[in-house]
Amino acid sequence: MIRLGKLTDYGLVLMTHMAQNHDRLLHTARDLAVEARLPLPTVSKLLKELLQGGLLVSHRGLKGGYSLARKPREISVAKIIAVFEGPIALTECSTDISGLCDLEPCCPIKDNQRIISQAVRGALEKVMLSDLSQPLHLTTIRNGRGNLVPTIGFVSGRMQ
Amino acid sequence: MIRLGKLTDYGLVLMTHMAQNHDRLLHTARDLAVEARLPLPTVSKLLKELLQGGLLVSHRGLKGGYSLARKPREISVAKIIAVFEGPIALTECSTDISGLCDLEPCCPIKDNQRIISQAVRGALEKVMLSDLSQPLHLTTIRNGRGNLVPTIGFVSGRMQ
DNA sequence: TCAAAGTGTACCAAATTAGTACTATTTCAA
DNA sequence: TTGAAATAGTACTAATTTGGTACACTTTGA
Repeated sequence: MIRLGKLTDYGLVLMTHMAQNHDRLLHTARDLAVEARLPLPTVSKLLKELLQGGLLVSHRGLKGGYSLARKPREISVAKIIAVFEGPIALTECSTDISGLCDLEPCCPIKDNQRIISQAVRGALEKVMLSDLSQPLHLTTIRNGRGNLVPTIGFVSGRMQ
Repeated sequence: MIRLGKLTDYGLVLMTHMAQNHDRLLHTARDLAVEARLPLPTVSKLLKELLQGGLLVSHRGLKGGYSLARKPREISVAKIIAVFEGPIALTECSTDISGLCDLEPCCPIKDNQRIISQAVRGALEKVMLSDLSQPLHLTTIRNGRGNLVPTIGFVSGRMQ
């Protein structure tokens, strides 16, 4: 399994929840913790990171809380994941930071690792928060206009 | 960073190396260790797993060794990764094994997690070992016929 | 029959991650 | 003006996962 941290998953849950209830102006950490059935300290920590990542805006003090910085359809899953996991790449080789891999000077597949990572990144940048917030019980693919369309059965390997 | 284990990365290196030299009939663990600059016990372990995954065939005894079970263009990166990481999914929720997540009974985004994982899986199934074995120094995208074509500059988010 | 190769199991150490506790700061409203 | 409710920041601990190694066994060809 390509690993996504538990916390990242929780983050997606929180963001989805806020997108589903974005009529509510502010969400407190306490409310979100209850609604998402997660421990408050954890939720608090997650919201903080999402704030620092620019995906949320906060209002401090009494009657404070968090809200989405942009519309759900303008926030990609890739962005949310990047907040918790850093730039999307499958190995250190594929980031722009060098010197992390012993094999680097003569690594035979460095350039190709970038291609792989780019493929994954591209896929995740196409799925928006708005796609997650309206539960789809059918498999979906994205059509030529960039919209998700429900599909019966199994989605093919090729996304277009 | 979406995490791919070091061992998986090494596995990709080994497979790539074998693809690049598939004129040689057999590769011993010892030779591969030297050529890939990795410790022998590790290489041994990796080859064993690739064998069990059906990606290699082995010949035991003196003059033994490993070779690719199929042609490089018939082995996807997704398959190689799956050997080491299990079925490609970003969270446990997106696999077919249930009961792994506390939120499961009422998880608000379970179905959508599957969509995300499917997008990633689709992207990785499109990159074949043969694409990795011929070093490409330009960014590439896959064209309508399913071949990788070199591209100057940055590949767009959309792969087709 | 011996040496060189793969096969299988088990284990340890290191790194990462998840989770919690505690304190400081901000803001509204009584 | 003061207290309560909320966010913001830091630091620590425990648990899990991962990487790596060791060792005994099996197979096979010269």
